[in-house]
Amino acid sequence: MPYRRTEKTQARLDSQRGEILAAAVALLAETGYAGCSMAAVAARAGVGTGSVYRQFPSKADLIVEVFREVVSREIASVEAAAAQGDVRERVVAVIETFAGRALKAPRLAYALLAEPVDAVVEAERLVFRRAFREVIAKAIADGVTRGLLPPQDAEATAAALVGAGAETLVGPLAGNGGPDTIPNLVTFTLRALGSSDPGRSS
Amino acid sequence: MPYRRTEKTQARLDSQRGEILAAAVALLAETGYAGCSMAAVAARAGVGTGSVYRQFPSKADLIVEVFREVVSREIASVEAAAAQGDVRERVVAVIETFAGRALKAPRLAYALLAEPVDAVVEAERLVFRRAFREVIAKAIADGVTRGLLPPQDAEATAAALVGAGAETLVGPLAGNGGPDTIPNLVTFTLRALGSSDPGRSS
DNA sequence: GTCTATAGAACGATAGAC
DNA sequence: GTCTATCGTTCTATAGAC
Repeated sequence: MPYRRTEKTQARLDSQRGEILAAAVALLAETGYAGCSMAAVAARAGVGTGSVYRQFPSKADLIVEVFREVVSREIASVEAAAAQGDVRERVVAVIETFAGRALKAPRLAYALLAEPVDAVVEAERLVFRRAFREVIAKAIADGVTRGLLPPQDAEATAAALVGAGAETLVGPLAGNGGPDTIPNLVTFTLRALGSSDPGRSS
Repeated sequence: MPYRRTEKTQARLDSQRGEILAAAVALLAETGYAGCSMAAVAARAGVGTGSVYRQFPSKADLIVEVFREVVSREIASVEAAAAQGDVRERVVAVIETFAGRALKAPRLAYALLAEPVDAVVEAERLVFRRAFREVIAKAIADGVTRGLLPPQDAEATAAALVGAGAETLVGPLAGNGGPDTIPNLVTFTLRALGSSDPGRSS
């Protein structure tokens, strides 16, 4: 009788895959890509390196999946933040969520935004930024339609805001994130949108 | 009598170094890092690969020097653009110069801003962006002092503007740089500065 | 009994220390 | 320039599912 993978076995494999991913995510958040050696991931997940390779054909595949996993969390947070309120509130919520999370988990944010990675992961980075851009562009387009913002190319403004956020945060992530980092970014954003009242952080 | 490098020999070596650098710069502008193999650079410069290695200990050293060479040109252009006029004019000139040059030499701009490179060159990229930031921050600080701009952290705003510019341009560099790319960016910038009149591109 | 999944050693490449 | 440590990856022996 030929061997047939049973449902139970399949479930165990699936859960093992999840554990490996979780271990890799944790390592990424703690030590960046440097700490994500296959051996370290395997050890953290409590499996052998061979088992990691059963689930992921190569390290690049594993890392790309880890990246997607973490990014989808970030996108989800930001989308939730953008769900309600007027244009200003939505955009401010997006910025504060994005930046707040980054400053709370600087090592992870650095890995997502700026740490040198190979070209495959770099491509995922573009997807990441594009997703953020879309969330912001939607809010802006909405604001323009309702006459709350001056006419503008929503995609272009959104792209610029994503770049501004990333650039602003990379410095602080390396060390000193002054307490004004986020308020500064929010003020900048509101002005850039052409929102009539830039608002104050106090 | 020991061998002594004559002045003439030294001069020839220096000029050869310049030719190799020029060849590498040209290749970088045409084909990015991919085209910058040591062999291709040597061929373009009309020397043997051995001569390239005589001048540069490793490919990384060569590339870093090429990067610095190109970047210093960009910085110089931008500094020249920022030399005169009021705050608005200066900042607009910086953005238009930066973006205009990028759109005219997209392959090179992509290599400078976004193409995946190894960590050593990535470090140079930070230097590059920091230099841009300083030029802009100076103009902003000046504007704030003169009361032409609302109070703000000039460094933070400048960082955000550099990020906005880079992000805005990376998309177009990959393909379609619409004719509105630069005006959009200028409008965005002026609004973000809090300049009372955002200005129009028409 | 047959075949699979697993752990971990072994291998070649490469980067960093000295 | 040499050497060592470490990395990603492959291989193999074993335990266990079928």
